[in-house]
Amino acid sequence: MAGFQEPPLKKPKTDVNFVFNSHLPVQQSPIRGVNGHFNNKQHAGNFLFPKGPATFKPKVQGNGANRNTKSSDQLKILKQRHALPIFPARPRLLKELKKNDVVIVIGETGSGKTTQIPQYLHEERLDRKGAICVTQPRRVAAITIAKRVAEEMDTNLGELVGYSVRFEESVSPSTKLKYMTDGMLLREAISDPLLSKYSWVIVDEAHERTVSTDVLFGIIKDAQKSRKAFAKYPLRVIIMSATMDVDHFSNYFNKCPVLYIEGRQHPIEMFYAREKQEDYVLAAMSTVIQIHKEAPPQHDILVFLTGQEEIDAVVHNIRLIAKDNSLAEFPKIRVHALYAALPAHQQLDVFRATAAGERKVIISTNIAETSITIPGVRYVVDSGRAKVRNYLPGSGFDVLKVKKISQAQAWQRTGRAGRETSGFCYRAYTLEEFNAMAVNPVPEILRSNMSSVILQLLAMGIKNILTFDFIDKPSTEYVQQAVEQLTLLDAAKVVKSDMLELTETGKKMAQFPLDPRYAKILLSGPDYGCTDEVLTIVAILSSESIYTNPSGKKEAAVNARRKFSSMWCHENFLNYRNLSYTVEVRKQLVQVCQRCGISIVSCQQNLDSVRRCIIAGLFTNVAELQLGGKYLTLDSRQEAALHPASVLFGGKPAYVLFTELVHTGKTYMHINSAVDAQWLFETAPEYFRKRHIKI
DNA sequence: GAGCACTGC
Repeated sequence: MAGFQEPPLKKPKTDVNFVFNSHLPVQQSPIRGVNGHFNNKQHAGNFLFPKGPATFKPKVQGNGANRNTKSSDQLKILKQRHALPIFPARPRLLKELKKNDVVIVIGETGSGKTTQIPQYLHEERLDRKGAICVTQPRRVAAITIAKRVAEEMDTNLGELVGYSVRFEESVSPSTKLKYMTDGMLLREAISDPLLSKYSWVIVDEAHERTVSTDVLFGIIKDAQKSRKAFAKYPLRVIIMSATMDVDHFSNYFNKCPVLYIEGRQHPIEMFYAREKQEDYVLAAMSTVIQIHKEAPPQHDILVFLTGQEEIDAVVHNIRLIAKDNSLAEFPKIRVHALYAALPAHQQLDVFRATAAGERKVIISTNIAETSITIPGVRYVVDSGRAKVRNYLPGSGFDVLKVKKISQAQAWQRTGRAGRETSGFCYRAYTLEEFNAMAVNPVPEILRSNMSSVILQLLAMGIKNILTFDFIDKPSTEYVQQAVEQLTLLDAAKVVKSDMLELTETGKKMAQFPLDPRYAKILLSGPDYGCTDEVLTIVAILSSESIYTNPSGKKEAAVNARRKFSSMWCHENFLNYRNLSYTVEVRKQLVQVCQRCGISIVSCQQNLDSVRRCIIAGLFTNVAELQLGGKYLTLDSRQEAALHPASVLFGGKPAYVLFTELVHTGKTYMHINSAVDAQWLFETAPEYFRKRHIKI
């Protein structure tokens, strides 16, 4: 089997091309953008090689908070900064950034664009009139990058460099570089649509196309225009992304320039299965064992699989295999499972350093792809079933399917080889399969319920949703459905053709970080005297599951939950992390209630009030029992069954309310409550008048 | 009698 030579001790030298306005064919194998589309177009471009780095010294240092103790560390950091692929491009980059209102920067993970560009802007004092905001799709990323940049600038976190994510903020009036989640910036835009605090907004990981980034694009364009119109200082914008088809982005931003930063610090050697694999789990396991037999100890292996159950099974099996005599001569194996639902202490286990003569094998969901980075991993095995993106620094891999190990010549090697390689990726599917994989997946915003987005846009003063400048326009049908829902909830009203306006209720609803239907439930709390109770319910509904489902203990968990007694909470399979998060959500909702003047009252165990209050937000989610014993939803008249996990399962209430429909084997109603027909009428008379419910 | 994972305010 090819390519199991020991990775080099020598640090790879980075080759850097900085290219202006050209599409660069960066690699010999097709490049796949994170969203799975190719960008291997060949264009003749202007290759602009920078003249040479090394002379630049930052004009502006940090506040020297730790100067006495850290000076040698600071030197080391400066060296590292200068070694980044982006560094030689600094002068040209700044020139273009000064010249253009919008610039797209394409760079691989590890190029340094996220940590360096904001610092370059600050060093040049281009943030004199307002702070630099850098958005990230994920909380952890915003926090960890801010910490790193604060360290590089030798300043305390929360001073010159800060971050802002939900429930956690570290900023001060002196903060100039602010890392935040894209959702957080959208929240800010409700009270300040011009984003007037900022002179620069940098949208990072734009290729991920989250709903928030897509909406931000439109907001940013609007803000740029308005700031021009009001003769305020301009808003400068940088869109940063991994390799992708940039034409769509560039066209959207008025044919703005595209800058490419090439050069990976840690090249990855790729292997593809030579033959199609029937059983990807088996293929992944056998690959692990094969690597294990050939790689030096302490070179750890990370395996991507799909789900918890599968992962637990593979962990179990590898532990069994590891005890086999035939492996006695090889390093000792330590196997870890890693997925989001795992208790925190078990997740932390993964970070324990590998001891001499030992090897760590981590079997993970794609959580290890973006949210958790494990040091020491030299080998990645990609089963092709988990959605894998940039795990090893500088790699650009994707969805795949792995290969049976037994044949030594079973791998096809692509990409750069040899000396510079700092990691290996084994893909359990063939190059042909890789090439055939989904191109251009549909952006999330085109698949989502639009009611939250529209409520937010209306709160920012955007009245015509149909003409809002989305980079990809959601279908008129989806927009209309959402508008209808907001109208039914009394959040918005049509003022004239296609023009909408928020009602007083809607203005309050927009303040809540919730689905509009849940916000409406809270607003109705005082009417039913049960704000206190619905706050708890809505907090739970809008958080991740507070339950745990350990494999092998399924039945015990189900039985424990059925008891529903005062003892129930104690050691009964509750997910501590999510439960704590839910408590935080509830606190935040209480604060928003107080700000909106919603009185927090309790109904003292009067559960009928609670159920009636829930109807106020979820009246479109009701199903009616039919003569044959099946349920039909009243909104879209589709057949739906009570989910077996529901406490109502087995019973036959005439009307049931649900939080969502889940289409699996059948259509199931999730999280139910029995409701009275009379209540439905009283709560939403216009809606139910048309629906002929029997009282 | 079920059954994917992850992310955000």
